[in-house]
Amino acid sequence: MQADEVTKRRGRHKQDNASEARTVALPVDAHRLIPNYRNGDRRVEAGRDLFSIGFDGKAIFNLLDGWVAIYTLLEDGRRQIVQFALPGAVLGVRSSRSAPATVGAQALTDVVVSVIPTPVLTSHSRADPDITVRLARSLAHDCNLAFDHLTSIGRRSARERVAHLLLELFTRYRAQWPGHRSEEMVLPLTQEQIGDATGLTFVHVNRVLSALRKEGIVQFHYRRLRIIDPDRLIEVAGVDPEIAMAWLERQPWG
Amino acid sequence: MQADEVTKRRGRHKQDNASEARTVALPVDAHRLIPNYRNGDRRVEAGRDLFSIGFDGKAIFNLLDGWVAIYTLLEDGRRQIVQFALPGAVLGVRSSRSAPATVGAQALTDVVVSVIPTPVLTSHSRADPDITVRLARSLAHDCNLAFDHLTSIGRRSARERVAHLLLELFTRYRAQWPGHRSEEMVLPLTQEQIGDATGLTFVHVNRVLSALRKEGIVQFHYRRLRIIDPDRLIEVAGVDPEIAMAWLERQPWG
DNA sequence: CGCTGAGTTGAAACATGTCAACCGGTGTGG
DNA sequence: CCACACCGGTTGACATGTTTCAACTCAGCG
Repeated sequence: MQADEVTKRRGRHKQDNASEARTVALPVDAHRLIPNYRNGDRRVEAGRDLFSIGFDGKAIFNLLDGWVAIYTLLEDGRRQIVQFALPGAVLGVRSSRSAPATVGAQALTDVVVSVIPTPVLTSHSRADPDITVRLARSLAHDCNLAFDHLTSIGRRSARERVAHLLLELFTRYRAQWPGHRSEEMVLPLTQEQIGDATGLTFVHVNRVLSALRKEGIVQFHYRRLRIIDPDRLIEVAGVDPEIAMAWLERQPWG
Repeated sequence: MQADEVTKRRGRHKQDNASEARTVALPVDAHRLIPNYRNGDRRVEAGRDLFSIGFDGKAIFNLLDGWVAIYTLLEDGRRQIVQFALPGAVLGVRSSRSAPATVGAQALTDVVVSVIPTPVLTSHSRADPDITVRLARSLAHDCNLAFDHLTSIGRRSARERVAHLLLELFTRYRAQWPGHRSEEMVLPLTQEQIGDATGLTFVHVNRVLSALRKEGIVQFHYRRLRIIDPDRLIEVAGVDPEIAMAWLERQPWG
């Protein structure tokens, strides 16, 4: 099984750096919010935070390569992943200049990010108003994704939730790397992170995944996701097949 | 008590039109995204949709007065309220021009809304780039609210969830109508709608509310919410008291 | 005057969480 | 080079929170 190959090659329990994925990715520049601004480019290694809860620096983050999880924490340590960001996403936008971030952003793979100080953003948008429009579009997209997740967590069963999440991540991945037409991908998540995103415990996520595997719908082992039966996955996820198809067309915003 | 007056006057189980709230509201113009554009002003009566799922008209909606619920539906009728919008909110913004709305917007009270056709929006923003900035800010705010709800639904118990929702709505209400310094307000929701927002059944919402009432924390009866013990509510909601205070300072964005 | 919509309550069913033991692989320190 | 700890995953038995189903209240309305 290929999962084990990968595992052996680069260490099963170290964070993958997803260089494999990167080789087929669109060039980093394609995802820039501000076309020629490269001064803020920064590399963040897997597992580190791009920014943490409470961050109040005057900058936003434009993800150029890699996967990032946006999360919140409760005092007692409960954690919720509210969004998975892909290249092109704009992170750390706060609604008021002064308010500190209520979410953190953790790199799931090694990541390339453009850090854009607020003054740079405002000066560039004066010259190119399209920047703000793109920013708004990206925010609208994030909102819609968040609304999707809300319905999922609020109204779907555990089984539906994880099916829905896998389907979403798979289609977003495909939209990003259109070359990849196979039903297999590197999904740099642990079962615990899937639980944090779906509002479940990792134990229960495990049971659901085992069931889906036994039923021949999907396999997910050690960061490798394989869609065996896309139609049944769509059905279990409870998505209108037409909408599921539309997902494959979506703009690669975040 | 005013609730009963209102109740008697206009029928207890008919949708309130919240004219009472409106009398102390800031003038409608204060909430306009485009300062002097009044052509799109429209009135929508309680219970009707401003727009429904699948709406693909080329316009966005700027809520000027009243309460609106943004919701999604699953095929089998399960419903999730993903957001409550207050005056100032900008609704129906889609990330791609062509994509139909995946959410609907239902008026919870009689509502005044400015319908802004996309061409109007774009032409005005060319003249006044601030419009797009305000739009982006509003979207960022909606995102943050959605993230809050996500953590609530994903990681909190039923009790915490409804406490959190009541607290949120109360603080947002206060931010809107700063005159109202009492711990009482008209909250134009049924227990079923609270359930749809928190991912619970109305039966369970009822039990939770009864418990909170018996413990002398809040009362919620027939659209009148009364915070008896704010501190314990904050505690039950599991919000950092400092953050709860900060909420009272927040911009009145939606 | 019966109907409807919102709310209330109880008993039983069920989905998910909790706790605990265990596996296999990897990296680390002796 | 081995022993060990650690991390992610797997499984079972049991506990519990929430849902489901059902019956019943109350007020207003046609």
